Amino acid sequence: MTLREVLSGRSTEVAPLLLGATVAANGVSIRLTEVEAYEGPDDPASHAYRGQTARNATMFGPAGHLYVYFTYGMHHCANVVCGEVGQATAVLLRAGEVTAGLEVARERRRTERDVDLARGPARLAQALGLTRDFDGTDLVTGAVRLVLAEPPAVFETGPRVGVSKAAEVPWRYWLPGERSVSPYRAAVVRPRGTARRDPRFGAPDARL
DNA sequence: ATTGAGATTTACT
DNA sequence: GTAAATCTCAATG
Repeated sequence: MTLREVLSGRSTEVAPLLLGATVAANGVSIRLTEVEAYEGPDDPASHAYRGQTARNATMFGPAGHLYVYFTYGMHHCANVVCGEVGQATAVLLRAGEVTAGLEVARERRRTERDVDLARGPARLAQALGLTRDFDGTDLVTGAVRLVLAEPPAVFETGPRVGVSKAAEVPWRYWLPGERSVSPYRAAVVRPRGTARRDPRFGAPDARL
């Protein structure tokens, strides 16, 4: 079974098969320990929920390509596109351990502990040197490669991280016992930092 | 260990 | 204007 055939399923089917697999780009290889499934227009937490835009166009394309998005004004995150054309189902690469190119990864990440090099989706993307320039990369022939491993004998699932919509579906998948698995964070109800506040008047945020 | 603010794009109301 | 598939740093328990 080829990589493309494996990836032609829905993200919820493909996600556990990516655990233990290796992504390689720009001189760094990472063994995946944690991923999340995002479905198409019916998944309210998916970028595809409100249809195709310039940003998420790759998600609507063929399986086996990389969808890289920019968010929070500073972070990149990477997904493996699955399913059929137009289905817009993809798997977010949440965390992993660096298995090659340790020196390069350390240079990009500037962190104390090696276990933090790719612990979290934006950290993983940074360790691999991924930006929007890599959006749409073919994972079979391109500058970013995906190599599958034996599917894990055991894995665990739970709610997706930072997602407030569809919080009941356990579409986060990880390898138990791996130190590189990112800590679970429930979605922030009211992100601060963008709300305009005047310190001269009363409590910072009365809506709590 | 946990909490909170800041960084500041993309997309929607 | 507000929220988001996030991370870092500083302050606090």
